[in-house]
Amino acid sequence: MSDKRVRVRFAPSPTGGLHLGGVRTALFNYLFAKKHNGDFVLRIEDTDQNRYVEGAEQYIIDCLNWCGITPDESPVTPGQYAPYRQSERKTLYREYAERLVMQGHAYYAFDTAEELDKNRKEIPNFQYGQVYRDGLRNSLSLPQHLVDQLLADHTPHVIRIKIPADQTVSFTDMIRGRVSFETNTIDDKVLLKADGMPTYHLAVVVDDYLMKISHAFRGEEWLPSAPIHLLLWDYLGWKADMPQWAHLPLILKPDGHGKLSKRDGARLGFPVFALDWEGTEGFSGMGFLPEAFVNFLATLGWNDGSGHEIFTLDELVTKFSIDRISKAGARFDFEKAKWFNAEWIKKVKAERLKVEVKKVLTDKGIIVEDDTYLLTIIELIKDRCTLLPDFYQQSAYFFQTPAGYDLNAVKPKWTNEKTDFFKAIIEQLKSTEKLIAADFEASFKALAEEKGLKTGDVMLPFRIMLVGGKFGPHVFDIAALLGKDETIDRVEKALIEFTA
RNA sequence: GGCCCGUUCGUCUAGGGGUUAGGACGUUAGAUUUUCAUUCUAGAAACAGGGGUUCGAUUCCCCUACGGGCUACCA
Repeated sequence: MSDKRVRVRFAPSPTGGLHLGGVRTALFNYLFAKKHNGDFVLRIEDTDQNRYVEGAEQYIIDCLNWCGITPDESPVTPGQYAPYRQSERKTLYREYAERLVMQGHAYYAFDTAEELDKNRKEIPNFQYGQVYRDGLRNSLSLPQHLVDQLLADHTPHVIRIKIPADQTVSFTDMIRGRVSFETNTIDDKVLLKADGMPTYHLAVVVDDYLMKISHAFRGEEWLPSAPIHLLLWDYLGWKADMPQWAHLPLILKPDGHGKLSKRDGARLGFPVFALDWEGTEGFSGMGFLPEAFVNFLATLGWNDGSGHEIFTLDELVTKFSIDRISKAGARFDFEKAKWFNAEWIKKVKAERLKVEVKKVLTDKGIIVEDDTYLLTIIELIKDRCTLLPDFYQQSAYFFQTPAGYDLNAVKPKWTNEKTDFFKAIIEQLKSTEKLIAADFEASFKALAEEKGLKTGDVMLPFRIMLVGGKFGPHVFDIAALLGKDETIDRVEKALIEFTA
């Protein structure tokens, strides 16, 4: 590793929602940059106008912000290497492509899409490369005057790289070690499209150079095109400045085979996007904490070797290291993702959860007026919540009387003695000034004994009176929080139902 | 088909020439909780196969198998 400043980029194309794999690539970029006091750049690779999706760029930025991995430089917060959208850099790529043509490393090609399709169909293993290029319509095969004429007539054309024969291109990947390719198996990829836009291959090299990128992280699907990029770095004369490459293992589908795709979420019933995207619920919408989401993503293909799995973003930054990234693809496991969220809900303070929980309750029509009351409730129930919406189910009864009662759990075993007991409880409560959990528990038990009832026989009914079902924290804590009047009220109401 | 990458419990992974192959999720059983969850304890569960190298290979090398990726004027 040289001593030049660490600069990394996350370079997504705005073609839709940002899925797990993309966010993880961004995260690893961020972690590496921050660990080495470097810069994290967001560059939008919108060179394909056909696939451009309105709003996708803003969505990507929102996702990164939600995750807490905000770029230092981006289209909306440009640094000195602006612009950060490749579409806005369009004019600059042509110059480099022409330069390659002049040097004999690239050439003009006039073949139409139809002609190429025909070849691909008729010739087995057809490649636009050294074997066939002489028989096709390009500046290598056509006489110079004809090429000049075609160019002068503005005949649609592309610029292709001229892959050399009989060479071995190899490099050292930070994750995979030495990787080699034979140039004879590589085809002459298009560098500049007929519309003047560069393809990924040209744009990524030019921009990484111009933006002084020192380390390039990208998914493993890019490995096969790495030799093209290596050749380009060389031909453009920038070899000494080439970033170090790191091809990240892919995130695979939880079932079956293949890499995780955007459609898998809908099919398998779990989110693949960080934030909601066009009606598809994301991790955020499903009730994940960004801390948990990021933590989970970090462990998909990386671990710190200690056996610990719960890390804050800052901890990830200090612990991150490329040599602990695994080579094999990681299957996405939604159960594990949920476990991370549950751990994070337990770990953070109630205060941290306040805004999110309030929103969950508000969405369900519960207006929270007293923040202190809410905080106490959150503290009391957070250990039993996995996703944010669980807070509704676990706390609704604190704000409204139970919508219904689990009558099956009480009615079959109901007796007149129990009715008497609860009537006595009401009276006892009425005569106390304030409901204190410990005091009330003691007197509740004493009264049960006095009436010849087993505490257990009245505890469950009491819980169901207050909560509606067999769940929730210590019942006397609930009563104390509800307060004397509300408790009395609920017991009275429930009694009617239980004895009906 | 061609090229490239990969392969330790169901899943994420640790380990690495001699280990009872460790942890986590999930799962099973039990304890605690007079509810549920949490928590705790215990259990089942893996080195793809074949050749080398070696005193010894899960670990190093080769082959095979399997998995994955790429093979567009998409990224």
